[in-house]
Amino acid sequence: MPMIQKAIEPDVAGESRLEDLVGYHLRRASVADMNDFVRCFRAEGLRPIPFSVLCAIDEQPGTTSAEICRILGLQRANIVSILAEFDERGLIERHSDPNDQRIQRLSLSAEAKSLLPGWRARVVEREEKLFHTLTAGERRTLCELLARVWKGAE
Amino acid sequence: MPMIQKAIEPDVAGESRLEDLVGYHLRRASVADMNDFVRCFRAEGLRPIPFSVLCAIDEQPGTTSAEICRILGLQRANIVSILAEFDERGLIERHSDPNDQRIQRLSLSAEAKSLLPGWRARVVEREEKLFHTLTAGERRTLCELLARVWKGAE
DNA sequence: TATTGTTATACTCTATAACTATA
DNA sequence: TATAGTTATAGAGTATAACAATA
Repeated sequence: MPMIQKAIEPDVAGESRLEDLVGYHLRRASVADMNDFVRCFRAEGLRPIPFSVLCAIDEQPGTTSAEICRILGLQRANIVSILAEFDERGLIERHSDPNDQRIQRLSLSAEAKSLLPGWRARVVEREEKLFHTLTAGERRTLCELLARVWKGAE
Repeated sequence: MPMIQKAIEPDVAGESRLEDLVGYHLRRASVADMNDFVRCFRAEGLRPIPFSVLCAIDEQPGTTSAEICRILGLQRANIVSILAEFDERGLIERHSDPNDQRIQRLSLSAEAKSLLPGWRARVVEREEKLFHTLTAGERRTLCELLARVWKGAE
């Protein structure tokens, strides 16, 4: 009985190429996205992480800094300067909570409320350009797979 | 003729949530992967980017620093300290090219050649754990979509 | 002129430890 | 004890500009 040999050996033991590692492609795609974001919002001085903080405050008005950190996966220490800058620029308001003197309730200022929808629309438009090699369905698939990755890693 | 109303309005104009942005999930997943890598290889002092440099040298023996930067999407300036550290640790060798005095041909040392397969296997094993919420097919799909994203963004 | 390797520099993101004030 | 906001600090990754040597 003759041995049947596989025509193609896609992954020899101990021979994984960089191209086969998910982490490699994650980094490349994430860097591409970050750079694109910065390029697009250079004039506004808006960066990816601060933008996500702004969105989180908008989506959870009256939330706290610690809660946003839990939602976005940031360290409490690292959101301080972001919020301080937004405060200086008049984009957020902080109100102390009468029932708990430790916390500050965060909300967008009127100016931020008027600016954010336009910024969001530009972010969506930007993503459509950056991900032009993917169909709308593939973009949703990508989102869903990525979400399962990081939510499963928490 | 009565108006037919949609039961669900998934994305009102100007109302994109953070959860719908690909970039957000890209960052979360990439950070999760990077942190996991660091945790896994803390003892070896091996970080994700240097690891990818090591792999690139292994996969393209005799290549140059500039060429690796083009392959991995790094700045020429940022690979200098990585190669210097590998040199100090005896993991790479640099040979000047007789035909072009500007360039250095890079290759792995014997020690690196003996260590790398084990490291690679652990990286693969690590990814299998990190991406346990994804089937093997979904992991391949993810890789393929991510590759199209960053290759289309260059 | 263009490329290689390099130095210098700066910025963003992330992580950890520790403090204070409140609960 | 535990939590919220904060300060200080460090490290990794990335980006830009410029230089000398070589092509």
